[in-house]
Amino acid sequence: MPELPEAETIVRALRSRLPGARVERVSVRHADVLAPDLTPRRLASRLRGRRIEDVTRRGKNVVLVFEDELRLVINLGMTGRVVTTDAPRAAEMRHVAVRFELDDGRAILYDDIRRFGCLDLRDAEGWHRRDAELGLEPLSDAFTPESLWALTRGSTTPIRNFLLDQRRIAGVGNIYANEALFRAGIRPTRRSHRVTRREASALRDHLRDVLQESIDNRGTTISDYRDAFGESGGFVQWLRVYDRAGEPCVVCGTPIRRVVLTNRSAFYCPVCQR
DNA sequence: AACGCGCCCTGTCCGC
DNA sequence: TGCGGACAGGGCGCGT
Repeated sequence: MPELPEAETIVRALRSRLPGARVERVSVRHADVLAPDLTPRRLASRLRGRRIEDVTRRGKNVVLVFEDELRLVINLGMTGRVVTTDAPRAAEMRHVAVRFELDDGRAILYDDIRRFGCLDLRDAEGWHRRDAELGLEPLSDAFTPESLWALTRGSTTPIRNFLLDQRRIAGVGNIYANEALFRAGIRPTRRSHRVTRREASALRDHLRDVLQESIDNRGTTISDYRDAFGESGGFVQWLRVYDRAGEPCVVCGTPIRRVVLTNRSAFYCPVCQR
């Protein structure tokens, strides 16, 4: 569920409220959200007494940076939420998997209805390895028209699938992949290496635009996404194709189509996207 | 070895 | 009203 804009919205709120606080106690209610080699006991013992220094994002991951370069890396999966208990909406979290009690009386809740999310603990070296597995940050200077063109040329998979691969570009999920392809006039089923240089350049620009616009609207809530205050995002009203099968294209009026690519829906206008 | 598929899990919605 | 099936912002491990 949460893609880059949703993770970024959460990170911005946490960054202004968490640094300086210390973890006093960790309680794990659903151990299946922990990384395979991470036990509840080890998570608790390594975080107990540690101070939060910063909160950052990499791709769709929310990263709590502790003293001594220790990082709690949170992948939200489809329904993961990170909410602090001082938010009025915190009481609505009914699927809390992990609770981090802080020394200031607050707690951080990791809530996850479907429990597809994953919490991992990484030291400096372990984080370096994880970071290297992830692709370009689409909002960074390194994500240039040339860099996207170079990547698309080397792949035969449909461009929608290409955009979802976190090893190439980190942070794009199904909503923003479909929205950016609509804006760029490229059909989701097009093989990546058939995307022209000019189209790759437009796709790069539109991807950055749609991600930034969504961040400005605090992300997209279809049903489950909530920010760090437990509030919904406001970008859903600006979606042009995602989840709009049968509705008229905002440009030409043709009904939007839905197709399934590797078990996931893709949405497009058959006239505007070639 | 890049790519597609099935699966993890809970909740909601739709047709019968 | 109940029941079964399809579907949902993701990602891993497996086969080919």
